[in-house]
Amino acid sequence: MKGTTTLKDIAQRLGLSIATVSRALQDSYEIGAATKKKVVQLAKELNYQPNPYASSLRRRVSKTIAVVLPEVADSFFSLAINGIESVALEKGYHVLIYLTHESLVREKAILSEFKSGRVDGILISVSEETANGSHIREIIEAGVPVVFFDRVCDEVDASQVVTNDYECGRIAALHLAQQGCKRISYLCTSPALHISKKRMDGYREGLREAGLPFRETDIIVCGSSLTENSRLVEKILRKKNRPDGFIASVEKLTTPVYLSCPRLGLQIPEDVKLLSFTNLQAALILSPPLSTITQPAFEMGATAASLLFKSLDKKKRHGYNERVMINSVLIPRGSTQ
Amino acid sequence: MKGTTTLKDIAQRLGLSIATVSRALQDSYEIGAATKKKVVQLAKELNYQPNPYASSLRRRVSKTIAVVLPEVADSFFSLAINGIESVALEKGYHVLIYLTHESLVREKAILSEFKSGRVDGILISVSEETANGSHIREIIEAGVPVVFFDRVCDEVDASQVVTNDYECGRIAALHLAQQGCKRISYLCTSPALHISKKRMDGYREGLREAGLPFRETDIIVCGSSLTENSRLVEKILRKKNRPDGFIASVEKLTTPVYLSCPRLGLQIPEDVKLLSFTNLQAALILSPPLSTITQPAFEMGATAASLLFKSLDKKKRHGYNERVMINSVLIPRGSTQ
DNA sequence: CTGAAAGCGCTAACAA
DNA sequence: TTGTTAGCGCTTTCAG
Repeated sequence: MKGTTTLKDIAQRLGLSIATVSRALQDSYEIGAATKKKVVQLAKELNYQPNPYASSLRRRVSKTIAVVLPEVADSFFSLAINGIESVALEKGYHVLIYLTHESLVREKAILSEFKSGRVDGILISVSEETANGSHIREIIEAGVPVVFFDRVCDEVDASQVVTNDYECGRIAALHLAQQGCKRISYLCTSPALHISKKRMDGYREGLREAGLPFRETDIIVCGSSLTENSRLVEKILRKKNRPDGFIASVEKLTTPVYLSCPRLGLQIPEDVKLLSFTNLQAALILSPPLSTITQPAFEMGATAASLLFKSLDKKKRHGYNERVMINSVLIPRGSTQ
Repeated sequence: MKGTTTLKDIAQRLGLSIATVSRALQDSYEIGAATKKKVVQLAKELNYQPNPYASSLRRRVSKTIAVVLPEVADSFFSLAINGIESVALEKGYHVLIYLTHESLVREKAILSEFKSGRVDGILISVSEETANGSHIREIIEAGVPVVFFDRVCDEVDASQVVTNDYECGRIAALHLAQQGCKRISYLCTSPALHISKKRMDGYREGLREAGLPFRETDIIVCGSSLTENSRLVEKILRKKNRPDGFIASVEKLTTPVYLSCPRLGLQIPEDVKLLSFTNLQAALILSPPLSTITQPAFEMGATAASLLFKSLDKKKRHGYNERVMINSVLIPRGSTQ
């Protein structure tokens, strides 16, 4: 942004007005073919790049979207980013990325900035602390379309892309029951989270259908550190009425189970079975290979972005929105026999 | 960006000039405490958010940086993004993310856009196709500071943050040799890549020090699909002079080895040892647990960002740059006995 | 087909 | 301490 060439430079060099140059570069129909060619050529020669901020200011659009995520910790969000980026690129949009680190305060701070017109739309997966969506509604009311993906805020009227969390919770429980589990424990990090609740509800329903009792104490709320979580899992496995099956509702809760079992002389899947929500390729090479519920992470990201662009195109903003569900799949492997 | 309040609105409501309001909000020393208070309060009330693009246009800075990555595929880049974001946030900068998908054409297209002033600085990890850095040099000459991280382009004079790839390649070979390997194969995806070459050079040196011969045929260039790579590894393991040790210079090349060995009745680490460059937590729970060379991904991202902000602060742009190396660590586990 | 002119919202000289 | 004015680079009426 130093010796940058501007429209003015081109205009002067060619003895044209700035307006003409601008129009020529936009391939406006009302410009002579001859001048158009001249302009385009000189622009290329001088390596002209329009100043995006001047243009945004004038046009009142930024050609930029924001992606607001809790973290880029697990494989789900990594893949989702790829999906989002691929469609943004295609549409000629730029992608700003923000991490909330699961903090509502941060999420609010980030979103409040968007009333300024920095972005034309927002993709968000809410933090675990986000219970009410007033800060999100505010943004929508300010005219910036929002699309939720994965972690939604149901009370807010906006487009969303989710996966069948309830159904997967149910399937998970049923699958384990079918494999002979009598006591299935559910590992999660933040039970308040919408998707976590869905999965848990599904899990309860699955237990019911399988004729197994639900016990409050089988819901294990884990923390963030690996050692902490391992200790927790070991404690449970030492009980006399220990579970014989685990559902890890979050990728990172897989590790503590694989770590704890051998320490206590327990075998997977003979003594303890495990089924995890994860997209890790490494599931294949764990031993035994990990049974997973794999989310369509890339597709969810891409679909969310498409939905956002749809509402940007149509300027339908207020009112029109879509709710899409893309199914996850259960892939049974050795960890559930 | 509809009913957005502007400086003008505040000025009118308060009977002040726009300039005064602007200065008051910037806490300028030349504004009376009384008016300052009035202005700030009304701004808060009206939920005023300055238009960033107007401000960028005028000030000629965007408070935005670009992060250009090959992909968000492996754990390294995920962690690096977290590192970058954390320091950008602290400095009040916004982060645009771009993926090259290992394509030089894309990388060029992305970078050429940055001559327009969209970003104040760039963090980049180059694509595997990037051999010469002319497109990057162009950007730097246009006055936009660039910091390389991990995958650098040595011929370009810019700040960079790398890890000790050469040394790690060497250590890797020595470690395997020490554990008894006689024939160590090196798995990589793109041998042209700078860091890949460094690691490979280190590997050769390691072999030499260990008194093992280097064989061109022990360098295995893999592709991107898992099945393809597994077939490749199996083919090698079927040879009569098969390797008894592998170095996976890329995270995703771990899987084919873990997959192929049991298929051929080979045991890790008894028959085949494996050491991988990876940051995956799952290394802990593979069986046997995977020996790794773990890169300081978060720190590298954070350091690169710090370096960038340093050159932004000091406007030292041209000329002043720093080269930082942060060491990776070898963590021996079961896969190398 | 082309040009003149206004203005997007903000900042920063220069006045007062 | 505050206001006036010019202008960042671009788009877009409105004239010609």
